[in-house]
Amino acid sequence: MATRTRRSQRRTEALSRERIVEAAVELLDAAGEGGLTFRALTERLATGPGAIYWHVANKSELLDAATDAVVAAALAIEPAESPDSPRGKIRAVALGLFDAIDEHPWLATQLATQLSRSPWGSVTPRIFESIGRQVGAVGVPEGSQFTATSALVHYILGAAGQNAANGRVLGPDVDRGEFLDAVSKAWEELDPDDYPFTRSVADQMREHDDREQFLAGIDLVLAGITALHLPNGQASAPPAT
Amino acid sequence: MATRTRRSQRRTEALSRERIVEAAVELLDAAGEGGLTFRALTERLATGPGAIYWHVANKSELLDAATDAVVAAALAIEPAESPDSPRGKIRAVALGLFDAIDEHPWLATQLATQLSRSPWGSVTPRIFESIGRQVGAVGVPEGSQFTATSALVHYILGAAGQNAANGRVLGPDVDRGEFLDAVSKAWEELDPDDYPFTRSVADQMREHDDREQFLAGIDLVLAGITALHLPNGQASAPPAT
DNA sequence: TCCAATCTGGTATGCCGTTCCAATGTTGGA
DNA sequence: TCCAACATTGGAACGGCATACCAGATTGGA
Repeated sequence: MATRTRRSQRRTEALSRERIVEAAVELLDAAGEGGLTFRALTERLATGPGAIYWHVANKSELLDAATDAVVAAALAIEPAESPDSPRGKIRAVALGLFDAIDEHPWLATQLATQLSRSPWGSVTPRIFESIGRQVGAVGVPEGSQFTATSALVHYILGAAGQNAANGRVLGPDVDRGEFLDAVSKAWEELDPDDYPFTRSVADQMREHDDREQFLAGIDLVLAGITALHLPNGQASAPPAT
Repeated sequence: MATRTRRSQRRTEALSRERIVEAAVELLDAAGEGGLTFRALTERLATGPGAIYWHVANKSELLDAATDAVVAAALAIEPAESPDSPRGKIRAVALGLFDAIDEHPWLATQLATQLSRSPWGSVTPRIFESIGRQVGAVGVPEGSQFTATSALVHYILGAAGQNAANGRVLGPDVDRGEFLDAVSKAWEELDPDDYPFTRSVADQMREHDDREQFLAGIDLVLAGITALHLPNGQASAPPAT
């Protein structure tokens, strides 16, 4: 091993910020938020902490970079059947983020804290821009665009955040059906006096589909925007799921 | 000191789960998420870690308990001018949560993680129930109640989560005006080619009011529910902010 | 009065992020 | 070709954290 060569080639491969972020994402995906430690990182990269700290200021910056990388990748994906209506594009962007959070559950918490900690960071504008452009294209007047876009972004992050971990945090081997069943049962056993509503929708919770539900929420917000911020209901009708 | 007495009176006051949770909330409020350590807790309660661990299984459970306590208190508050319309009540519940998160910024992250970690915990049903009841009262048919309520709850948590920390995480002494100004300026300096929309709403971001904006989003979702899930637009007209 | 159950708080352990630094590899000028 | 500056590495060490352990204090019941 260590066939040291003369040119710019290193023993394994040059350590770089990129490679570190990549490894960080893998660790986060594999073991959740708690899985990213400098110890694990040094082991996986076969190096020491000092080398990592040379490329990255601290753990917080590393998390930000990992978040940024994943979000950028998610927003860059072009949907297979690219929709031409602005509403369709909004749904596509939202679904992209939804899927990204579903694939990287740690994103949910990370986005929530990062959005509030530094709205000037690169993540917020990226998401905001993607949604906002289409909001403008729908025909929302300028004065309402900030409100409408904010509402959409907040809904997306709130919904995706909750749905994300549902399946994963319990362990990747838990059956989704069983999980929903358990929650539904728990809801049905609540005190009928204190929780009449929650009990009554327990079966709807059991049978709901996350993505479908998520899109239904998007359509709800879009319908609200149409109703409140467009002169009439002229925009393209909300597409059927 | 330590005038040890014979009866059931202790030196300071009996240690109890309640007192521990109370102290935890105070520490969280004072110093944020990082402020809650068992060290600080033992110091404030003038005891040792063992005593605390007798009443509380681990830090995670303590955080859950603190979250639960604050949310329960927030939902229990009756608004001064109790609204009689279901929409008004939804707005009141939402504002209650918004204010609670504003007062206890750590709630944002905590709610996000807790909601996804254990939807059967006591927090989710509590919030869900409060909103859901009013959704039913608005006239949403049963089959759509789960969807409508989910959308509202997701929006509330997403929005409150972001707005919450805006003012606090930067330090309690940062002026809100300056903060928004800084963000707005940062947005205005983005690349015009990549971020036309974000640049165009930079001034709206500068002048927006968090609460007002939050309520506008609620109205948006409510309008969407009215449009999509009520036979006609019969429900009480959305209140003017 | 005694005992078992309950409760307390000090001490000890192992992992964490982070710092420090001696040792390496790399590069450009003489 | 050599060497001095520089960039990069990774090992050892530090303080702080959540948590486990346990010896002793306190208590209510027989």
